[in-house]
Amino acid sequence: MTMHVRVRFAPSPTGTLHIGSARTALFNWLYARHTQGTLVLRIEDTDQKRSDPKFLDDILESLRWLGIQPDEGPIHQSRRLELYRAKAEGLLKSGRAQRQEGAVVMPIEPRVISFTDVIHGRIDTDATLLKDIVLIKSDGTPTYNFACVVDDADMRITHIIRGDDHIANTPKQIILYEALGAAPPLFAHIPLIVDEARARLSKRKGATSVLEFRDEGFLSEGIVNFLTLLGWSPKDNREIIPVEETIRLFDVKDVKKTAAQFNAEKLTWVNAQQIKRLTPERLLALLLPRLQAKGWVTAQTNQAWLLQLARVFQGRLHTLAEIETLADFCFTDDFSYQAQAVEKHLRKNGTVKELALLKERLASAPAFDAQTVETATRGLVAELGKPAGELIHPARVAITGREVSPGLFEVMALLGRDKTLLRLERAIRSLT
RNA sequence: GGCCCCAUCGUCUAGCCUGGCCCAGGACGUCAGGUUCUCAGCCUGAAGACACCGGUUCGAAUCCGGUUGGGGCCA
Repeated sequence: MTMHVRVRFAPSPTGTLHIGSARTALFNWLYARHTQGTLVLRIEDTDQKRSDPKFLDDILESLRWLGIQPDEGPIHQSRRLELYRAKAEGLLKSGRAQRQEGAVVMPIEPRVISFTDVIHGRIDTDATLLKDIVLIKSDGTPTYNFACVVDDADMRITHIIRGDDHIANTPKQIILYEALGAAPPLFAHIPLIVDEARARLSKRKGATSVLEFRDEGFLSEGIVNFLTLLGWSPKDNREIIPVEETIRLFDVKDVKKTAAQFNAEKLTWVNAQQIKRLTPERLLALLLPRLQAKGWVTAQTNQAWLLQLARVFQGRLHTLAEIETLADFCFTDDFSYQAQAVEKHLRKNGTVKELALLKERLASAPAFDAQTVETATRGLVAELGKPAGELIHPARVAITGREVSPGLFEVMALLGRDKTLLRLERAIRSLT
């Protein structure tokens, strides 16, 4: 008979959900799922001045988007003030605590406080170095440490998985557990994520909040996979891991002790890998809001065609947002031609004539799938006796306006015969 | 400043507990080559680390001590 694991994630709604906090939430969730335990979401909003409902919304939405579903909660500390006062009152009555200038304070006896951290091992603290513990402030609100311990005891939390910036709080909290007559849970202090300068991850460089990453086109799978690899590893050199597999393998005790640096390039790579693993249907569903926002897609847009588009771009996207800059020519004829591309590939002797020949071939091609179009084009290339690129590159510029695009034949097939011929014609006319 | 935590390629990590299989493996990034119509992708290869000093041991990335460096909490 093993103990039923109960863990909690306890954010303060004083800011958006930070990527570092998201990782703490993720590790709690992974451990809960791994052990078939329970994840409690607790909102630490006793500081009414700094708490804001809009941040609570952000946190809830971030967790939902990441797929981190709490089993219980959210439970708001601000609605439990009576409980903290009652517990403090009890400590006052038993003589463990005393009133000082309106606050309730608990003195600390000189001794050594020890606990065994799941990740760090045994940590001893000389309690004479600690100051008396304030339980209830003079304004009647509980301190962080007191509310936290009262709740963790009340909610029967068995494992506290949190950032290792809380190590210093732990001895005080252990004293509080004892005073409250509760057994302390197990503590697992996970290292913080730091930024490129090895400092605490800050807002300065790029995105730090979960929803910002979402808006920049990262998949929740990408963020989760990347965060999973920060401080934990499956030990078999795998990098791209489905979350179900992580749940199967994850154990907090395997989390590394060292702070991990956030690395945007690796995140981008992981994200691209996750995009490649999406079904085209799912990729399209994720792309759709962006395409709609651009005004490129309406309810009338052909679904099969959109699916084809998703397939064409799937292997090239690092983020969903890239579709906005890569695919404009697929949705509108009103795209701009890159001057440099025109100069390099279209303004050459013979180009007009060759494009005209290509147009004829494509007009009479028996079908317009990528295969057929390629056969027709290469047939012409062979007759002209030139390197394939000398026809393909000008055609690409004529059709997409740019030097870089997905494979030309895929693009032609995607656009269809009419548009392809029209754009070739347009280029020919502008050159003569 | 006091106390605490940490220390493997530029970065994420495997190995460390249970010393020899490690002149240290993988991944991102970088560089070179290959593949394709461009780019991306994919494939191959290269450079690249056990912070330092001492101890224990036949033998240390692995154990112990110190130093240095980074981070955290409190002030």
